[in-house]
Amino acid sequence: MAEQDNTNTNNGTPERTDFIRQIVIDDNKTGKWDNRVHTRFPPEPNGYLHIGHAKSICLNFGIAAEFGGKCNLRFDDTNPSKEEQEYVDSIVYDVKWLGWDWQDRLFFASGYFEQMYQWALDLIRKGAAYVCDLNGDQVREHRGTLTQPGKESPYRNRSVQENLDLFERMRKGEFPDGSRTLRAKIDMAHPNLNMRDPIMYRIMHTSHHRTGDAWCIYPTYDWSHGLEDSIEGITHSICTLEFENHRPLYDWFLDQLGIYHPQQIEFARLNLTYTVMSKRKLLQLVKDNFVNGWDDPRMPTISGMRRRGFSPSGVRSFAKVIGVNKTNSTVDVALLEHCIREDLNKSSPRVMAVLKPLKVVITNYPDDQVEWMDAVNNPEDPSAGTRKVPFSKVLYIEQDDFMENPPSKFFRLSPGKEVRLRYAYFIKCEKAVKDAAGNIVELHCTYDPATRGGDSPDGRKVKATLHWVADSNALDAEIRLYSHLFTKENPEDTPEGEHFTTNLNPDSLQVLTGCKVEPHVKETRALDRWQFERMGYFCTDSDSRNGKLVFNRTLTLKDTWAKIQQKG
RNA sequence: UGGGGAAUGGUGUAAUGGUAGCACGGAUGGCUCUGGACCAUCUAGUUGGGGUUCGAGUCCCUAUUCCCCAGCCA
Repeated sequence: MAEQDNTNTNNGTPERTDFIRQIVIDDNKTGKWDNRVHTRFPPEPNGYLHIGHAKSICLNFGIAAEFGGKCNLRFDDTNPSKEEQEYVDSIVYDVKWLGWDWQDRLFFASGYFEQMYQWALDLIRKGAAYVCDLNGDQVREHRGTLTQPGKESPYRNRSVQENLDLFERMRKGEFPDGSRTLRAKIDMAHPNLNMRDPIMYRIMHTSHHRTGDAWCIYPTYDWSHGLEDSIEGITHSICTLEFENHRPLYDWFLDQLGIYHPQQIEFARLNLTYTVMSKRKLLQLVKDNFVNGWDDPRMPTISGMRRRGFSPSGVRSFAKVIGVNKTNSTVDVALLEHCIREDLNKSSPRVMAVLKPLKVVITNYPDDQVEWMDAVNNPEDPSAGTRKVPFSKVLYIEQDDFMENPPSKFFRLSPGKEVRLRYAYFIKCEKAVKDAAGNIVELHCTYDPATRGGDSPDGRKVKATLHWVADSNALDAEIRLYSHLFTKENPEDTPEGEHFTTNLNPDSLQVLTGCKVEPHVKETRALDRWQFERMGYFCTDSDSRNGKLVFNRTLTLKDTWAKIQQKG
């Protein structure tokens, strides 16, 4: 794996106990599972993983790690019409990137199709399942409503022999799609609609990304999921809240079969402010080109966060801090950003880059001289060492770091004022040079040679320290600035009849060109993470080429000055 | 109006009948060669109404609000 920081230290005892970990602790106390703890993460390969999946992944793999158990990666690939190998590959990559290891336990529901078929035969022989000739519309009509019981299918009481024969012929491919199903015989008047003779198999003459054309009947989620868990010896089958209504069915199938019976436990899925989380909506953002693919750095997908520059350990720390419960909630994206900043602050090498350059000429500095100044790579981590940064007569500072007529709280450069250039010299602004239109195009400054390295021997203080890049050896770069994809905390909050896409933030991507970066990053490769001092955390983009560097802004630093400005 | 769930500061989450705590956010101050980081202080909460108890966020009753379910999706 390319990531060096993807090992997690999530083993030993749990640091916090949510209600699920409490169940595991209690089970270990009573010996319910012979002190085994075995979970699984069971994605359907029909889309890319997102931050909500990361919560589930960290929960399942985290619990296994903390309790000395195991966690399987299992693809729930029971519907070939929606699933693709591309998604399988991306999911495998993403879970690994997050830092988790399933060892040799990579499984596919499709690997169990024959066993599931045999168990279906068992239920038919017991008189607990039957082949139904109703079509989709008819099944719906027979199901009844929330308040009214359903009607029994006219095919409900076929003989075992006839059912066996018909089911075998379903498998052989004698019937067209949708013409017949295998159904569990439970109770058409059950108050839980899931128990009204649910479908176990449907006919689909569709190639499967793993089993090809071996099957033309495919098991439904309700029928297959508990079987998959049972086969793998799962102890705690953790899923999201919407499956709570399905638990009676999960239990019913396993009880009817009399096989090993894991415990299903449901928790609330993650919602985040300023983004959407449903696979359907994310797919639409991609398909309708509102973003540039699944890994667009504005997407809440794991691949998007990776490209944006989020670290696996930062995402894991977020998963830990949000906790787990059964309450529907929406986490403030600021909490995610906090976790990422906290992690990046410790790990990111610092470097200087000027996003919006303003040319500065140091009038009293020798014309062709270049000095290499010592700079600290990471003040949070002495082992990161130091580097040399070139200083020359012509250099660049941030346009925002100069004001001709500054307000009192502006500490940076203005005419007649003195500031420090980080790791270099104190400079004083003598003159702002303007073009015909009155725009400031360059600054003439003088430096104090006695302040070399950044300190004044006479004890003179300066209010601000600016980052800068010398014209000599400077690298040109494109820098992409990102902000929230939506303008509203809740993108679903739309006027009557309008779509969530009307809340898309038109300024979520801003591309800057002609940015200047110090030569230290010349050899940078995609996914390298940096802190550009005073500007934020950045990540080298995969579009980056030698000679044409591209960086994504992961997050800004906390910006006190911006707050002061906002207050007016 | 059937069934299944859930309600603790602005947000997320603890407290397992015994001082309502932590984190984010916000505010204020300190420090600083990043207006970063760090440190300190402050801010603000048990959905409503009854009841049991020496004592209730927790137990009981009741009301209210929100979420999920009528795919041959998962």
